[in-house]
Amino acid sequence: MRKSTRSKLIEAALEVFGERGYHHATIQQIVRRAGTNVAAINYHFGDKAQFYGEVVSHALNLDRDAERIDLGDEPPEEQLRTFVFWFLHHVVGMHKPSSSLEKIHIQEMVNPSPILDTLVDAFIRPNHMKLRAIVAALLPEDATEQDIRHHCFSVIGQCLHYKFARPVMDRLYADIEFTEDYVNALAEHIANVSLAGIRAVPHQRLTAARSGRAHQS
Amino acid sequence: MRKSTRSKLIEAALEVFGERGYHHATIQQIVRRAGTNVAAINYHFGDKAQFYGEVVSHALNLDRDAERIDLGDEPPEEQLRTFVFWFLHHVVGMHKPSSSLEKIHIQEMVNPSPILDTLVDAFIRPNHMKLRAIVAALLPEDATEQDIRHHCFSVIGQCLHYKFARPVMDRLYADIEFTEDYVNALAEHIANVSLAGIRAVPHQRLTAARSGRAHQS
DNA sequence: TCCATAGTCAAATGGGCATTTGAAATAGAA
DNA sequence: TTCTATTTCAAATGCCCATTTGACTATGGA
Repeated sequence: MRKSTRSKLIEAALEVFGERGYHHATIQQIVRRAGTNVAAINYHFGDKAQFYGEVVSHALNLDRDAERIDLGDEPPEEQLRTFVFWFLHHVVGMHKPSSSLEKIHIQEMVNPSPILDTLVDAFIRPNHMKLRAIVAALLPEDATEQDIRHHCFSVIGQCLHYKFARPVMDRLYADIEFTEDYVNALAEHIANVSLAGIRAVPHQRLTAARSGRAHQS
Repeated sequence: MRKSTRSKLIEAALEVFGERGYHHATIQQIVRRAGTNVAAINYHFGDKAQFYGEVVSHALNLDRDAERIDLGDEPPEEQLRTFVFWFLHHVVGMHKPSSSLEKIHIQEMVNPSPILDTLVDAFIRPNHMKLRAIVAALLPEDATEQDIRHHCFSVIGQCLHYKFARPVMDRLYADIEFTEDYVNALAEHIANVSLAGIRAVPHQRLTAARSGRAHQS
């Protein structure tokens, strides 16, 4: 059976929304790529907003069926490395199919729509919790809630930077190329920094009597 | 003397462009805030794009006159802490006046316009080079160009994450509040992680015979 | 006072876009 | 085949916005 117009639209939209974000993606672009016309959106989905909702749901289902990270029963240190490799490749990597959701994720962070709630619940929070468990296992027993969060955010922040700051990086250094090998090296670096940061926590306790540093205004 | 229409427009635009970004800011919003009407943009600046250019130039000049980080002759470790405090406060902080440029900087990273070139040259690169010098001073003599860059990006990435990921963080943890004290604690954390990462470099040398980890597709 | 220039304004113009319409094509059941 | 419900389409509609227009006002020098 031929692909239904409906699913052709969803597939085309997944790409276009991923590339341009909800606001900058036009219905024209989507239907052109799907080989149909603008009225199809209204007929099948109502309006652009509902359409976007269905596209994201579809992407989430795709993702559910697709590969998940398997952290196995390695020691937590190795698990952290695995997680960073996995996440970084999804964020800056060149997987054609599986990265559409990741692209929409990025777009939503920058320019949130009501869909972000769904996305956090179905996609971001589960991954965050996985990372959280790893970090918690690496930190001392008495680490605070905040310590755990902050180390998680340090890991994710370092990874996402290579997505968000690309335009700036390209201007700062003309010679960066995100080959497979380079992304691997980046992941290695990020994992090393993160692990070093986590291991340093007990030591910071000893020197923690640091006097509060006022922001110099 | 009364403020000229021209400068009222620029000030209003600084805020609106900072809040909404170039594309989502409308001329209506700007002229309403400035207390004039749409034709003023054409009269004084030509069109929206040129107007935006002038607004950014103006912000850059403001910044040039304003406070600069003074890193003094502290040891590089302290300089890094100072830099992180300064940068993080500018990015997530609540300075009313000085953060407009920072906001535009963020907007441009996410949605680059031709102005980004100017912004990189006049604002981003100088700050990046300052950080780079600090990082280079902390790393071993024989650190590679890539090592230096990556550690810089780790620092900046961790800071910017608290800007970019705010919508997601608020959904993951309802109780985060970016008070002055909390931002200070964050800066402390980021500086600690970054320093630990940098100090770990010589040690990584010894264990560097790590077999390349293939990305599990 | 008169004139010229600079500056301001409300309203018109026009392009891009989402959405709607109503007619045409298609498919499925009788 | 014929009738009906579903799906597709080209064209129209209407909104939002940047940009332009042409008239009006203020200023400052003769």
